Amino acid sequence: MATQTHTKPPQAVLQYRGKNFDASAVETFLYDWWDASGFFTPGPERPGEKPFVMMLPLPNVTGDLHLGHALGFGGYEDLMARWHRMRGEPTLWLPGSDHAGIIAQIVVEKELAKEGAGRKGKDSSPTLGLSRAEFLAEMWRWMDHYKPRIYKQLRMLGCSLDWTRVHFTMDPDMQRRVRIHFIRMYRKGHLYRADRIVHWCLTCQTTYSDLEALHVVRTDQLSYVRYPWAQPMPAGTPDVVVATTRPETIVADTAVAVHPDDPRWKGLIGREVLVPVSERKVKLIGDLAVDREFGTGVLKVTPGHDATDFEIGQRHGLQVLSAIDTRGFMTPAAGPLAGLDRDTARTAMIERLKEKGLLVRQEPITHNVGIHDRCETVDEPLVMKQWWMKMAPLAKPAIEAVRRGAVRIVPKYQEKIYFEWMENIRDWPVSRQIWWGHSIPVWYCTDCNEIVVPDEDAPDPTACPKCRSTELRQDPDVLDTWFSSALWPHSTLGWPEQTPDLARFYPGSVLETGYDILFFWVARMLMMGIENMGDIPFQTVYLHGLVTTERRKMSKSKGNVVSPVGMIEEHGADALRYALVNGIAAGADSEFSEGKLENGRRFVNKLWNAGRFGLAQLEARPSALTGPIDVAPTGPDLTEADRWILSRTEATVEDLTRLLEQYQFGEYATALQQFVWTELADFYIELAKPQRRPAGSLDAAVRTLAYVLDRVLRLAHPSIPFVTETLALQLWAHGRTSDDAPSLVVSAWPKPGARDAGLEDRFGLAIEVIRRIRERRQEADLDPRTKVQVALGGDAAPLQPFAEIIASLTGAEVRFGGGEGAPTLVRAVEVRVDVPREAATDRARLEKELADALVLLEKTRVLLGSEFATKAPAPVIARERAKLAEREAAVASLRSELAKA
RNA sequence: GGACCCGUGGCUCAGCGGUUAGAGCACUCGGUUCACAUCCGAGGGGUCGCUGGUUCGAAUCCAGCCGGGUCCACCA
Repeated sequence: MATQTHTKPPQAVLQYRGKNFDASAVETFLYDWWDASGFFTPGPERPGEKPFVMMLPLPNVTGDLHLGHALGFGGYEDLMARWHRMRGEPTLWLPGSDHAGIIAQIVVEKELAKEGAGRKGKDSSPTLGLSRAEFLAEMWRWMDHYKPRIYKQLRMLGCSLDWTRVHFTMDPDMQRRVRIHFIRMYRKGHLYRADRIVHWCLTCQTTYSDLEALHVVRTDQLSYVRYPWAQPMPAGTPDVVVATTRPETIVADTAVAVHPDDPRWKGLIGREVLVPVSERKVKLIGDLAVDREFGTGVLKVTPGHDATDFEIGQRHGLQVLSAIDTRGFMTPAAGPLAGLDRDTARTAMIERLKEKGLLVRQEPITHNVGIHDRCETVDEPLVMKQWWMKMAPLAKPAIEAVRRGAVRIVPKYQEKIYFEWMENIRDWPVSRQIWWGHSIPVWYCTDCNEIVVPDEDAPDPTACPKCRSTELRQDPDVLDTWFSSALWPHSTLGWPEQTPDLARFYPGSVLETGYDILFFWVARMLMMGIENMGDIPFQTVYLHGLVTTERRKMSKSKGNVVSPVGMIEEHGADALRYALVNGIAAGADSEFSEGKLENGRRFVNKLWNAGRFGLAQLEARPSALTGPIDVAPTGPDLTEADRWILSRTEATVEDLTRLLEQYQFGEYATALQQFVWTELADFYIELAKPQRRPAGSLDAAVRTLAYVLDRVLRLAHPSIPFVTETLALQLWAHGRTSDDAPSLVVSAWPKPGARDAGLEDRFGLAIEVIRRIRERRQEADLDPRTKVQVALGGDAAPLQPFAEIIASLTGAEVRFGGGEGAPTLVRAVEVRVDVPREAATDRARLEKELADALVLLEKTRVLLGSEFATKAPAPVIARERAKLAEREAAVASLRSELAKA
């Protein structure tokens, strides 16, 4: 990357030699160096380039990272960003944080309470004393404290974010963009102001949207209350009895409703009853929303305090009475209950009903109750004037974009959930009655009630354009925090100006986040991106699963949130990042466990030590390196083992590249570990040790090690950047690479080189033979230092070149052909391990092997004798036939041995 | 109430139509401390939730049921 001004790598990293990898010794040095060197900033635009662009799912500014963030940011997103960057794509991963509206306000209010201040004029405030302007000044003061804090945590995770482009949703320029967006949406008629029933939080003193309402199961008293007929009725007319959990709202009833087809009530619809206590006459109406099965089949209709009832009320033109105010106290409209809080009012109402003989009975009921997701206060539905966004027209093209494949959701089944929600989308209440947030660019004229919305980039209005009055009052509300984050993919790049960044980086490539904010954020970004840009904001949505504890989603309210910060400090970011991703399928939830973290730590350490071994060999023979490290070594001095690990390395390059292309990050991590630990460390490094090398091949081992390490470090870097970079810098100090990369961050992702599939297969057979010999030794309970004779017979010719390797790894003397003792079979190879065994035991083992072999042979025979032989695909049949031959040979061999025994 | 996901060895998870179903942890046994206060080697352990169906062939596809989870929803 041409223009980057990288400095020399930190000495502390170059010199770090710990026997066990101590991440804390290198992490901060490396991150600061990467950042300062500009590695995370895309270089200048090149013609024909295909940039990789991702937006960080902006964390709440006052929040702490939790494991879900560690999984998303560190596990998947940084992995993708680093991988694409290494593939040569100019990569922009844009960081930022969300002002988090009500959450941040609550956090800071608590801080201020400690200092003895708070919001003025709100009774719910911890303390009094601050004007709105003073309070906002305090908010900004606290932002200076929280912003570096959350950004520091992102850096700890190793996220390769472009900090030169960091944004905060409340930055002045972002406020301007939000204001322009609001004005445009208003002029287009997408935003409107209306009296509707909304969720109201008595604690937070604000409205909130359906998405922010949670439901919990609770047991309450269900009271059956009789509403006397308002006029004399014929004998035998049933009593009107409603069942309610909220008797205090009876005073705001403006109808009672039954199902229009309910035979019990059919003829009575239109008659009137008396609302208990308030003695008001209301009609019995018929509405389809009524459930005939529930209670008595009669519903009390309270449009002012229940969402269903509000809708019924609208259909029937019912009056809306508000009996509860925004602080939860009964209003004058509540008559005798006026002034009581809602809980006291409930008890009082029950007492009055009892006195009047209208309380029929009470019984416990278990039902769902809505609560505010931020504070868990029980929802108080109220009718209020709010700003709403009309969603259906915006949803349409966003649905279409996914349907026609312009936007792809991974895993695919999440698309169904997306469609389901988008097709039934409801209007979005966007105003909030708090102070911290984007203000609404709307003024109301005190004199003529005109609504004044200024032009884009116009100053705040000072006079009413209609009546010239200067008595203008700005809407005191602020916008839902998701209103600004919905614009994130284009607002951060400069919209509405046609900036170079916007032209170059919009639309983005991938949006990675947890599936739990699909609606909150992803869907809204799609809608606003299409609306404002005329184009989708990203091509792929990758949704990861939840990190659970005891099978449950982590959430603050459950108190089961685990912090990754301590884990990073203790085990290193690499270990954590790797542990979270390893072995987890796309989109699957995963239970966090210490065991995973431990495995991650050990894997990182394993790689570190494999690297240390390689470096030590290189230091011992510095002249061995003749060309660039990353050019595959050749030459007659390469051993079979060298050529094998080289071929396996290329195979691993192929596999891992494919897995990443398919978003199979869990499999990528597992395959990486398999290769590094088993093939590289347990087999190759053992064979690369000088004491095991044939004379004259020591340099070849060094060259091979250096090359394989270089490949592996590149392959592993996207997931475990710190340990790989530490090793790469030290490795590259010994010689150059063909890409001359100053850092793995900006090095080239390997392209697979030539493989020798035949060699891989033959070496694989040798490994199987080695394992069988070890097994026989173990069975025989031999002292490990004892040399044994091993004779390889049958079809052992392919193993000739590996005789030394087999001998070296099993402590055996290997001969071909002949040999004493009964064989054990590995594919078509007869392995005779000459161990002192009694004939009887030996015979028993042969008999068991034969029995097993016969079972397998029979299985294959039956299969090939069935319809399989005519209906299965040819290659599958061919494989089975080959197996048949192998198994027949095995049986024959065992039989002849048994005859001799 | 609806939708979706999951149910595979003691634990955490892969595999999602074709060899004797894999990995890590845990467990048993045997070594080692010469890259790895560790590591190496070997082993035991699974009727792939249940019941049907489709198929030459099902852990894998379909249906129903049971259990767990998540989301959506106006049952008072």
